[in-house]
Amino acid sequence: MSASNPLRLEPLKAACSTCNLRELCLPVGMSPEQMDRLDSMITSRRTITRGETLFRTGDAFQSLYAVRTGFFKTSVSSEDGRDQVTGFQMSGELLGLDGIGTDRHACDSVALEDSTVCVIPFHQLEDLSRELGDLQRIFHKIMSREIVREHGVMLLLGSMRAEERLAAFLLNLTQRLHARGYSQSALILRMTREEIGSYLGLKLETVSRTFSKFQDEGILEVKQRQIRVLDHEALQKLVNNSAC
Amino acid sequence: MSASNPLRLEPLKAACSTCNLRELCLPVGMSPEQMDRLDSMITSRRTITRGETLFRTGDAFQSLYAVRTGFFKTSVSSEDGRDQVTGFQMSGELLGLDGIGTDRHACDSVALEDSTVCVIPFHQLEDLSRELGDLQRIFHKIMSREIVREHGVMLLLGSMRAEERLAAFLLNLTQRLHARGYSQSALILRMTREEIGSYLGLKLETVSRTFSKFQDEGILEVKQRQIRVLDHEALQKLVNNSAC
DNA sequence: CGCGAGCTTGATGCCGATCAATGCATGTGG
DNA sequence: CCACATGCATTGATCGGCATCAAGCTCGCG
Repeated sequence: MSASNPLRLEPLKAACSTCNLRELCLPVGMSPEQMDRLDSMITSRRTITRGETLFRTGDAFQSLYAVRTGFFKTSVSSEDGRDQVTGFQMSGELLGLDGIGTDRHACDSVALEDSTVCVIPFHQLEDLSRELGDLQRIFHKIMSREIVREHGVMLLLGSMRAEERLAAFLLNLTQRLHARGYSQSALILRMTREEIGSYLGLKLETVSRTFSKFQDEGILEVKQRQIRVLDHEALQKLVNNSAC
Repeated sequence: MSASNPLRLEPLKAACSTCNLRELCLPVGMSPEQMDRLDSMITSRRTITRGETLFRTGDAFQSLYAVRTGFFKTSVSSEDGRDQVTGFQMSGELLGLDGIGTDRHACDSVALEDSTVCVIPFHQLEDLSRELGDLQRIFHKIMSREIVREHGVMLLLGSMRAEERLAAFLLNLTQRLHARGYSQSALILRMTREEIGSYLGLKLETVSRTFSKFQDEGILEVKQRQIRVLDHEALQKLVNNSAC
């Protein structure tokens, strides 16, 4: 509990200083004073119900969004209509970095469950990060890590086979959920087989078959979207030892 | 020619203000005074001969590098040794953004021909960009565009077929070369079929066959690494109209 | 001149796509 | 409350694109 004046508490307002995601999100490692400055910048939240978009390709870019609760996917589509899921975002992760380059969003962001985000006006973030070197550094690290994450996805899409892809995907999900206090072994998928397939460069039938295969082999227990990881090692081996 | 004191000219030193890449590289749109500040930060160049690495995965991250002359590839590799080319960089493009997140480089960067780069000490860049809002903005845009570029590669790897991938690759290359004053239709590949294949998620034989197919169809003229684009439209159609 | 790295081309096989049918869970209106 | 619709998932049968294996070819270079 912080010792700040209770009169200043505004329950519906974003507040990094009291947010329980502050170890994951933008303010990692900032001092209390610095966080106050952040708080004064992040003055609004937005609620997005399942299936709605946070932003779309072509929308004017104004703000970044930090996921507070819920779950999102981002996707890009080619002229002819096919689309590619480029990522899944959960609490504490940042959305909208794609818009900085051209002042227009370059992908769609859709809520996969009812969600709330903190709105981070980007020009204010830039202004503030000119003052606060720590904030600047954190922001740069977040962007860089996004680039590195995408390198990993490129490796996956370019050189792994279906089982390896799904194993890598599940390990990544469980690891991120675990960092948020959830079980390492049980998870509920927020996305359809088709969305998983799009992300992994596979068709939904292949995703489904691979889930079934993992279940037959005793690696997973699969009940629709409820997944239990029974053999973490086996998944790990699939990802690393992919020569076999 | 600038009117600055000739005594201060150091031919072997980097100088954004006189660099003929200044419309492509970091200093896009900066004022002369701002460029002077950049010049004083970018004090060294480095020469990398063909086949040598500029940096490797795990190297301590200190600097970004702007390609001045030459051609690079970046690649990541999985534990089991397979690797994935994540990009090809030509003059005016920035290398090293992957290192910011963890203070260690997260990919290898190899020169595909004898090359020179400007060394941009990253902490100095951060310091300077806290002073110069324009520099800050440009840097953020460059990182964001890299993220968006990788979205495009994910789309390519996740949903395109071999011909579409190669067409997209060639169009991207010719477009970037054209922006540098080269022909729209004639180009010399700096990379092997295997490196193209790695980037596109294909085997070198498939790349070779697809080149041959394009030649048979009158879309390209292929003589080893010398390529001439005969039917730009056809390539474009392959990328967009990929339903066919 | 002969060697080797890189490229081309052919023959074959396999992984995942495609097509198709069924199953299962949720929700809605009669 | 049940009947039915709807969206999503599973499973099977078949097909096709690309990988793989293998053999020659080209060109630059010592």
